[in-house]
Amino acid sequence: MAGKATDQTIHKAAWLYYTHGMRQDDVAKHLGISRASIAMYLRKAREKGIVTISTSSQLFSTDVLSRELEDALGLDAVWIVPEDRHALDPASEIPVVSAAVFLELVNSGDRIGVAWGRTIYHIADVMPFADLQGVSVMQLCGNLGAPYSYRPDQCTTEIARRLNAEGINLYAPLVLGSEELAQALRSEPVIREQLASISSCQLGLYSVGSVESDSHLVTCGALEADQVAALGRQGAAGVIAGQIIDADGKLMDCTYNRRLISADLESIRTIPKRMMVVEETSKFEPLVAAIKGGFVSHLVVTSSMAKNLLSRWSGT
Amino acid sequence: MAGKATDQTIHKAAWLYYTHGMRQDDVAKHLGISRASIAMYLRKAREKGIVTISTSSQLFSTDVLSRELEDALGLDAVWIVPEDRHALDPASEIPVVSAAVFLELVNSGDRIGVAWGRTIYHIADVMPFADLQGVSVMQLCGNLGAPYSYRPDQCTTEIARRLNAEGINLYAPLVLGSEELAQALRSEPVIREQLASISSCQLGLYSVGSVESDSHLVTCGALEADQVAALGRQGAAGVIAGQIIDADGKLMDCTYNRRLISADLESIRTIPKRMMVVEETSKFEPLVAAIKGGFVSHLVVTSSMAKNLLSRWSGT
DNA sequence: ATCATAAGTTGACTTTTGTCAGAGCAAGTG
DNA sequence: CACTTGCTCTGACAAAAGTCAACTTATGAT
Repeated sequence: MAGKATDQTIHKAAWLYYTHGMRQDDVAKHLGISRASIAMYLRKAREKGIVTISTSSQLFSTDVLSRELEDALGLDAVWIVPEDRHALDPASEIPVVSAAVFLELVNSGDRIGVAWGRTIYHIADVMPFADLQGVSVMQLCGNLGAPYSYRPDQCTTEIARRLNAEGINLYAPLVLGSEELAQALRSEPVIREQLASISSCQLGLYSVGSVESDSHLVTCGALEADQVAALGRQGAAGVIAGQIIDADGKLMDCTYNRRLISADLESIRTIPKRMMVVEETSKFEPLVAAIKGGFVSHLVVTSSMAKNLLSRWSGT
Repeated sequence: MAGKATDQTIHKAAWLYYTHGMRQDDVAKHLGISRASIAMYLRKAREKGIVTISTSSQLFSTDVLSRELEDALGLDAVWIVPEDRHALDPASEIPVVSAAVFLELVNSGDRIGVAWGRTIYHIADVMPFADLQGVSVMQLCGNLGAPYSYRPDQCTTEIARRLNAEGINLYAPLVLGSEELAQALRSEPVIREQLASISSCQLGLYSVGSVESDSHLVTCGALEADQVAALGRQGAAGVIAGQIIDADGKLMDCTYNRRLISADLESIRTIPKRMMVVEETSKFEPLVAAIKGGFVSHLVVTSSMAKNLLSRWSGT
């Protein structure tokens, strides 16, 4: 008997094994196939999100520090990844925690906005598989060919694939040659509608970029190093969904920002759950700007970053 | 080293094992305890809902029959438990499917109303453990000492325990001796507020009772067999949260109904997700009444019941 | 202080599960 | 039609997980 393993059979195997607690052996007998096949079916079931195994991310939010940060910065929830030597490498732990937190924040039927960057890509890479009903994942900003292949559309697509959700890509470049062209493209119905629908998202996921010469904007070719430096002197503090913000989290008034196709910052602020993830300690100032700008309601950071944030806020 | 196994440690073990995919052996080394303890921690983690393993209940809703029923009866979703001889015993399968479906319908932060009955108790009994944030489970109707110990408060409490949610019990009897007393008790602030808050539930879970001499109302002592028979002659068709409804799903105008402490039927109809579970084929007419009365948006039934429903609706 | 009790821990043992190479089958291709 | 390709199936073995009885450590009562 070597018929094609129908999806139905996989479902049934998963049901008997996980929900009824049967042994693989019994499941095999029940379905009349070999146990080895059952083991394979079960792996597929996990990969397809037919069964979901999720661990509560409470572990990272029970800290006193988390509560203090929430109170001090007025955030809805904070998860802190410890950096003591007994803990795992925070560089790999931050995306894993973020993915778990993200999954807990999603409800079926939600519309989710996802931005782009190395951090987001890392998260997508470790996102558990799930079978969410009626969820759509949309791109918050235009596309950009990136050297390390962290393309905005890839982030969206990969997360959508893992969640078994609909991936909605924004088929436009992030940066255009002139303000006029950007303006024209933004008013294209397809693009306009998509950008407009961002404000109806229930959840947003993004990191914040830094305004240094090693910024993604530079390595991806969106800006030259000297341009970034100049913007920095004018008060640029961070990057949200491709857009440059100042120390107060306001959109900078500069040519570059006007050449972009990306989610309106006001729309992003409208999203009820705005989840921000920061891996690098060097992104402290950009993060402060993002928080001041109201882009953060749920935050995942390292413990050292958390301490820095707290002292900044109690200092001011 | 035999210190108390802190919750923190269990969390950490679960995190390393389930989220990071470590072996029990490695987790044991990482935490400096024996593997046997890890195995025990993991079981506790599952029981406490720190890890949640859930199987998609799609298997039971992919049927053509499900779609047909949804369309014909105007329901949001239908799950059908098959009765062929290759399948498991539907008597034990219905509660298991219902529990899985229920868990999929709950979102964190929800308020849930739960009624009472053998079916609901069976569901509570096989409900998986989960760690839902900010969920409260409340009783839809007053209490009643039941012979098989399916007490309303037990249903609520058990489901709340499994979900790690807050259980809100209604500290009042279901049936009182006189209309006046019932009236008086209903206007007590504590009771009144609780009954009022039912309309703000996002999800309700209940079965429907039959109006036969073997009805729960009789076995629990709420009514005498001849009273039930009399009500039946007057057009009683079913029981929802202790209240007797007629064939159109309207509240019967009878003394018994006025002696009750239970959720207002109008409040129940307000709940967006009204999940109805029916085990016994004999409850066909009560179910029809409940559907006509608008008490059902999500339905779990056996395939034979589904077929009966469909032919009734296409016949009318 | 001492004992009893309950809960946590451990190593050894058993059962269950993951995996792999080889075989078999179906569908698509030149 | 023969051939390739890409699956799934199987049986056997290795690895991992579950279980249990005995032991250890806290806790609380006498």
